[in-house]
Amino acid sequence: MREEDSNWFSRWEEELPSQEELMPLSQTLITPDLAIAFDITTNNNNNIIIQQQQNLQLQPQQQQQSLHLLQQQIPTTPSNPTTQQQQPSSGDFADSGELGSANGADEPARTLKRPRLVWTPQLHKRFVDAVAHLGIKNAVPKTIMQLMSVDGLTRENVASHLQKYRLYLKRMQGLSGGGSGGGGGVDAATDHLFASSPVPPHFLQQGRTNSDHFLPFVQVPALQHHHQMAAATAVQHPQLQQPQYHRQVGHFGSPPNGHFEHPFLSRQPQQQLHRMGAPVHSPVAGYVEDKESENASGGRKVLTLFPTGDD
DNA sequence: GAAGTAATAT
DNA sequence: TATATTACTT
Repeated sequence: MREEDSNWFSRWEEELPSQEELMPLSQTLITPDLAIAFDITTNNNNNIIIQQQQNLQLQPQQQQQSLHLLQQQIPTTPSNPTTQQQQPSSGDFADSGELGSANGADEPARTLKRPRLVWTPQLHKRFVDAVAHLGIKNAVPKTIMQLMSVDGLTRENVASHLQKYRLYLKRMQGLSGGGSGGGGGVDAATDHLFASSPVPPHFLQQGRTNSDHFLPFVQVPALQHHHQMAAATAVQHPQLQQPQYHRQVGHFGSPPNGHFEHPFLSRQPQQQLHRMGAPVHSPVAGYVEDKESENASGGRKVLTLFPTGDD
């Protein structure tokens, strides 16, 4: 089966779009105004970098410690253990811009809650890629997170997603082996995301007791690009909702026959786990905090690490 | 402390 | 609903 795996791997990789084919979606999702308001910097490469004021100052050598930086995106507590509560401030959208800036209470950033992450198909694909590279055996939240190299992604994010993904795989296995009547049970609404990325064959092996063979995750073939994903944040205010913002995972829902392919898959550099190259743009992902306790109705923050822009 | 799982919360 | 968080176990 190793051959199959290998083939599978090389095949899907070939299908990945070239860098030129990737659309600069981020730029269409973040308006200049918003970018300014959030200190978001967008570069030519479709990367969105949130430059929050962090105490972590990037040092020249950071290029070699990206891995470390990734691990300590949320360093140890500041000197204000009591600042758990954010200052009510004006509660205006504008003051989101001063996240961690100005303000005597500076960066409660670490203690703040991150907006919930939206697992876009692209991001999920990256997740799957990472797991595929690591192999069942090594695919644990922490390593997956590192391999994904997504700015702002936390271990918890990955753990939560991984938990659900495993359940999904379990269901897939059950359905493929059992052969029980209805075969259409899998496409539950909750599986749409997972269905958007192919599941590596070896993920579904049932009797995988000792077959925890894993693909050498090191030599990620031709992937030598050097940008890392960055987190973009979108604050969804009841009134500021811009159409583009809140349709993250919105409508893949018109799949003609069930599955959709995304023309632009994230083909980021899976940098070697050993010493991730150092894409790290911002050690601390951008995330907006939620100052006004979210209204049950809508003021929700969403952290999207990947634009879906499927249209 | 990290990870896995289930349950629960938002 | 999707994701986060918590509690508990390993």
